[in-house]
Amino acid sequence: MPRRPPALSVEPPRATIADVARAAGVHPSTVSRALNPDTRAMVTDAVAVRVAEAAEQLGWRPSMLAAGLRTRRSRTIGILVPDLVNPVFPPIVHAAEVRLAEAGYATLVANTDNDPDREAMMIERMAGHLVDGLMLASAAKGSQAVDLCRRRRIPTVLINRRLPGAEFSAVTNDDRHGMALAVEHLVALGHRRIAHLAGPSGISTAVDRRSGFRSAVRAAGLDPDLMPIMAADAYTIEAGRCAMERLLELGGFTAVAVANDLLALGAYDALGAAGLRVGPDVSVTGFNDMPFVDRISPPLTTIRIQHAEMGGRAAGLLLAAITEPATSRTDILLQPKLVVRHSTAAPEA
Amino acid sequence: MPRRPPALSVEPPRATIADVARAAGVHPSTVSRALNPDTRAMVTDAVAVRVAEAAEQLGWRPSMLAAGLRTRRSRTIGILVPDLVNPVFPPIVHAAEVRLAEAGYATLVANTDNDPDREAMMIERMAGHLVDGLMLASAAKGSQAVDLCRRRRIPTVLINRRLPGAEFSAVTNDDRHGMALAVEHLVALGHRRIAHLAGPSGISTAVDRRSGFRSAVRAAGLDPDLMPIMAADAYTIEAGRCAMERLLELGGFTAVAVANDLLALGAYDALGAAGLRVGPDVSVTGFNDMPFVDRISPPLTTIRIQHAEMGGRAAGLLLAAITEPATSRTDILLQPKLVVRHSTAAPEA
DNA sequence: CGCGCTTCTGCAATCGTTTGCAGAATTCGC
DNA sequence: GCGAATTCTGCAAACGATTGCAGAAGCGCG
Repeated sequence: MPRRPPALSVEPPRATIADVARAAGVHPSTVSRALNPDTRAMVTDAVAVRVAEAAEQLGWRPSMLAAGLRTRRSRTIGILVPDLVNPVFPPIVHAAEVRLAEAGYATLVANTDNDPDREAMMIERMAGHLVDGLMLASAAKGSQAVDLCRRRRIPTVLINRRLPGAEFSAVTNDDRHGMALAVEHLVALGHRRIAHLAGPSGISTAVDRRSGFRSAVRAAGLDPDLMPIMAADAYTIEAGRCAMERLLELGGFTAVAVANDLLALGAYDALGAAGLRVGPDVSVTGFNDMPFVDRISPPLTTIRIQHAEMGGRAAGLLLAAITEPATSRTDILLQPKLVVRHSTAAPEA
Repeated sequence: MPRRPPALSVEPPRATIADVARAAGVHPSTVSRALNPDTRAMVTDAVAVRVAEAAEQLGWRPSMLAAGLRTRRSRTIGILVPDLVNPVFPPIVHAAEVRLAEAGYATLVANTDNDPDREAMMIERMAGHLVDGLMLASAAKGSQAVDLCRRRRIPTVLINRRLPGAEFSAVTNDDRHGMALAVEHLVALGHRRIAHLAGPSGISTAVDRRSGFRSAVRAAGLDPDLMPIMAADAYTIEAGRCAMERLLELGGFTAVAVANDLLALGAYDALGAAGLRVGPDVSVTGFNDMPFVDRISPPLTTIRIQHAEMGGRAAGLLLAAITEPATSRTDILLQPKLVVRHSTAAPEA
């Protein structure tokens, strides 16, 4: 008496390895070995093809769940981004995806919405799915993310944002240098009073760019303490607008080096609302060179970071960490470059 | 002799339900019941708290793998998008995510890169992870996606794009009507010779907008066969530029209704290269009102689709399909609206 | 005090795969 | 042609949860 009901409907329930074994007249374990490329060599060719045919015939598909349960691996990588709507991230994610796909890993991306709780929840969820590794683009001060990953022993790399004490590899942009490029550009144009619109203080890119700003100003022979600085409380257009408004109240500058393109867009808004023209009246530099900032009005002078390189290198580091868990952390610092467009100009005489 | 090595290091391996059971002095099955909200009522309160404490103490986290293996559910939803770099999708995905999160579902998004093979691979992968449902924003002619989902019996909804014969619910935009809005606007401005830059022919949005274009032209008392039409072969800036160049060779129009904002950006490029000013010389309308098109130069007149609504409603439909698999397919058609900016103007006298 | 009825809890099978071990089959050398 | 060395293949025990079933308490009531 058959255990399964006949179920010879058009859609059989779902073939298991046992079904294949029965069809091929071998033991399930043999099927497993025949179908797994790594162990394929352990079985006779004749058996292997017979099994392969049976599997094909029955439309067998491996259950990652069951396999993962046993092997504790899933050939899947999780990517956590703070905000998918921010156009900086998709290119990074995409580059990582193609690199990982080459190595046979699928990627799952999750949005943390800049919310540490959601981030923790997502990490747990990813861990529950037994991801083989995690790429965190969402690192921020006060997040327990890296701690969770460490405790769960999930190979992890940080992208774009660093985290002070973390023992994980990171591939980031040279933010201090990038900001120096912006400042040097503005100084070369003749600006002497330059404001800085900084990012939220818990995020490494924000603090690095801020400190880079001060160093660069000093290097240019100017006094950083004379430069107005205002921090936005998120990397959003809205936050940029607010911060810029407060900066305008302070006054005393002819240019503003902004920590991020999204913030720069907000700055555009605030400047426009104050009746100032970006470029002629006050110069603005952004940071990231995210998609579309070359087409906005006026086109944004900004610091281009190597999005694709960042995603790709991070993927490589992660793959290395997975296959060779003992390797010590390695950091990669990518060099940005200045892209001059029309949001910057010489100050009025 | 203990089966597990002492491993009283700082990081115990990972508590299982059996460990919790031992600590609480009950049977594993009791732990399972106590910890699962649905079955929590089956055990005494005293036991439940004891178990909960033990679990907390040991840092127990459920293994979705193991649970899923048994229950065939994962409380996870997969979202497939054709191209994350296209800014239309992130807002839709985001809206879906919040709705699903409310219902206790986590989301995993995957990029198909407009590649049917990658799409199929991702669906298999998601199925392997036992996603409870799938949202497909990547539907295109010739894709086996829906067929796969049907065969695997995965509850599925289509977002943004329809698929002719599919038996799945879909929430889409009223593309024909949207295009009519654009045409009516151009006609009202005085245009009589209007070109259409269409999208790739395998995608429902492209064919609906194209047929909507012809209907609207006819409704305006003009002859659709006199209007130049050119299809791009992908929804990208580059494809838009190419198609626009070919349209310019044809000539004979004062305005062009473009099927998608990304294509419209390409059209901007081609027009600019030809020495024509968008707006004064030739009017351009886009479609989608994706982020940032309000800030480009000139700001794009376009058709706004309800991104958030779309993601949210699709999520709702999917949840319904999951809890009530028998419900028949229901389609939701969202109404777009015209947003007039500066890329359209009256034709020169 | 005993019986029947509830309410809890434990038992054991199950989900679909992988893998160490051992036995069977084959090959090879002499 | 026989024993040893080498392949293959089968067995069964995991992996970590869930759940139908049945036995054990706990309870009320006559």
